[in-house]
Amino acid sequence: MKEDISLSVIKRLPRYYRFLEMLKVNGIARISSKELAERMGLTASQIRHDFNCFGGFGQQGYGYNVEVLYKEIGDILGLNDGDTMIIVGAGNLGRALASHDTFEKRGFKLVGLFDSDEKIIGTEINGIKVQGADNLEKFVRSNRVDIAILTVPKAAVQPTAELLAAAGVKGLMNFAYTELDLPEDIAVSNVHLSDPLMYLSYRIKNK
Amino acid sequence: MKEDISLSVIKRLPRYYRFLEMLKVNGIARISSKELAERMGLTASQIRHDFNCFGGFGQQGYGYNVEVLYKEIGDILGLNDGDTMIIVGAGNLGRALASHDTFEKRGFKLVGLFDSDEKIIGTEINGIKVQGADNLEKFVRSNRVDIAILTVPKAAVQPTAELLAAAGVKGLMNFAYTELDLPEDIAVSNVHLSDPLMYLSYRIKNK
DNA sequence: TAGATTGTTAATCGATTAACAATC
DNA sequence: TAGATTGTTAATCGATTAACAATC
Repeated sequence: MKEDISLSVIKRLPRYYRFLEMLKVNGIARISSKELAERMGLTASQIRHDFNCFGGFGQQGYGYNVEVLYKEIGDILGLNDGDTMIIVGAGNLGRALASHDTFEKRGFKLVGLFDSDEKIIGTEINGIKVQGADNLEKFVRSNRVDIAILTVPKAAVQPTAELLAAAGVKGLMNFAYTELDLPEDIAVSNVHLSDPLMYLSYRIKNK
Repeated sequence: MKEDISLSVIKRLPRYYRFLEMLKVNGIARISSKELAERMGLTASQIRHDFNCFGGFGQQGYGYNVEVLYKEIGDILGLNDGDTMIIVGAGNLGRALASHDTFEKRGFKLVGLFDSDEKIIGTEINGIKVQGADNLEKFVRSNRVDIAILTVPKAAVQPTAELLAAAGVKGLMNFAYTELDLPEDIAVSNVHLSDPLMYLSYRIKNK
């Protein structure tokens, strides 16, 4: 595998993965870069270029085997590593995400739910009991949690993130409208749900 | 305003907007491109370049007035147009989004909630009653709904989107793992919640 | 073998950065 | 006026696309 895969390529991988899954479900065994390009609205050239960042998965004159390619991209993304995940903040959004079954389908295993509200602690969502925030650090350490989804109030985000980072979490998915300041070996994805809405607003105004 | 603002520039606008809001809240009245760049992790050059796509909001020797710039970017994004919004699909995620108060803060007014489940219809979330899916088309037409958030099951997405488009909705925020095929004057934002998780997984694997 | 389609290099295009004159 | 910082053009960098030889 080449060093220094560009961010643009990496960001396209999940979308490739979804399309290949769809093809697989529809029983399509092989596909050429040309046809995949048409379906995805990309160029065949870009697709071949992208895949070749990770090595040649295709075969001249034939195209790509859907099953193989799907598996390969999953491996590249690390979806077969059995990453464990917790959700910190069991409010409306946290609870909705806990019931979101796509995460598990993609190989992320939800192992814990945390909140600091006494009324929520002890309730069960999707078979998992909500624990108090005071258990958080110990739980993360002893269970070697890989990823934490942060759905806590804005003010709690930075301290919670620091605690999680110190306890050994490797990646954070942050839903609050703050950008985190953390050691750079912690991977962070900020999900700002208003952003796509603002983008729509712009498009509506300027069409 | 220039024609053809590039997508890269537009996609940065919501983030500028959030940072300016933060500065405003913190009582900062003016800022130079240099300082904003440091805070945001961009280059000063890019910031000035971006803002100048829409006209000069700054003043030589002084910088940018935070309040003015904030207002301007809000206007560019169309956040002051009073866009109305409905949520179609009042499951876990739909209900969580209905209670998400940032949307309203950004100028999006939630006016309706819809579902097809008899058990959910009639319940109230955030002061809004869930209506049956059979009211959807009529409601959209008579209330001139601008934006619809789609949190319906995968199989229902495409037909629902078509119905909404025909009824005059201008923008769709789609949370299902399908990409929509619609007339191109309808703006669409696909929100794939697993994508940031897959990205984290990649980063964790390849750090 | 002939046809198809990849892998890969080179050409193009667009986005970011640097530089500096304009000007507050 | 002097200093600071924008607005804007030109230079650079990176990403996408085109082209074609390699090969299944």
